[in-house]
Amino acid sequence: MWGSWQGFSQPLNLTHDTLRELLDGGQSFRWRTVPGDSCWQGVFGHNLVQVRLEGNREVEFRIREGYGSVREVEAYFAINFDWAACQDALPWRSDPHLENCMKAFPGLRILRQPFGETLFSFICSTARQIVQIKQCCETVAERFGESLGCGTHAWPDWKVLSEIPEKELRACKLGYRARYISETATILTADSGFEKKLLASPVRDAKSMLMSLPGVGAKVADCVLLFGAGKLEAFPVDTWIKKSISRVYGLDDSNPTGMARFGRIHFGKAAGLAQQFLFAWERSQP
DNA sequence: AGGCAGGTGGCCA
DNA sequence: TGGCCACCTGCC
Repeated sequence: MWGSWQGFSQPLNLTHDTLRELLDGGQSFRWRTVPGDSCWQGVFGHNLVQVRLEGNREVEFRIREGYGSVREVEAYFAINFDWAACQDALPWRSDPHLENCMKAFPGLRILRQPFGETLFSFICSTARQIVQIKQCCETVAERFGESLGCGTHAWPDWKVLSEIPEKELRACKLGYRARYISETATILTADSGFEKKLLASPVRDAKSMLMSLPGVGAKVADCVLLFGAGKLEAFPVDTWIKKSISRVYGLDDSNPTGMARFGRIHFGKAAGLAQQFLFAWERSQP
């Protein structure tokens, strides 16, 4: 049984394009459209949630009874954060391309996803496309995660994953990433304070902590910091951002480190939000 | 039918 | 540091 549809305590007004980009644009890999219902259904933590857009463009959600809470859903959508001020602080006044991107996806924000599953999904993301990343997240959850009803499953935590033979993970379409997942699971299960320590650390230190894990390089670390740890200054440089930055700002696309430095300086403390706008625009180009 | 994909780690100059 | 290549596997 589903709870009733409701709006957020701070209304979230988005276009269909922005909502799609928010839920299915590469921040999270666990949302899908529900065939007859014209809404999105997603899983995070032990929440099973549906989201839809009303005529006035206000986002509404409902929670599967027994599987989630309003508090967690609002935390996930980062409702209690001043996104308007954050957007306004970006250098769009002096950067016409950024301004275009922001106009194309008005209201786009950064989800605040649970740390563990964010790390997991971005370790799975290397050298793959979104469809495949979604598939392996789905498969691992189906096989090892708790059932939440409607055929959905929660992400199994690191402890559960640490006990699964690498071979079985490989069978979940993980490929060579299975070893990374296995080893990371062992490390994080042994170090129960990792997440707490990371959240309390400045970005630079938090990034080093992440990069000490197998399968986590600069790009994956930045994604985890941005989408799963609330560090908005993290600036992931992937192939899309490389394209964008080299074409628009004239930087050498063979130097991702330089691009990350540029991003941090040019876009400021919410560089990660700017990144998301550029990313969304770039991907929407034919 | 094969190359390639939202990278990383390891090795070499 | 900077450049190259193997690594799995499924999709276009």
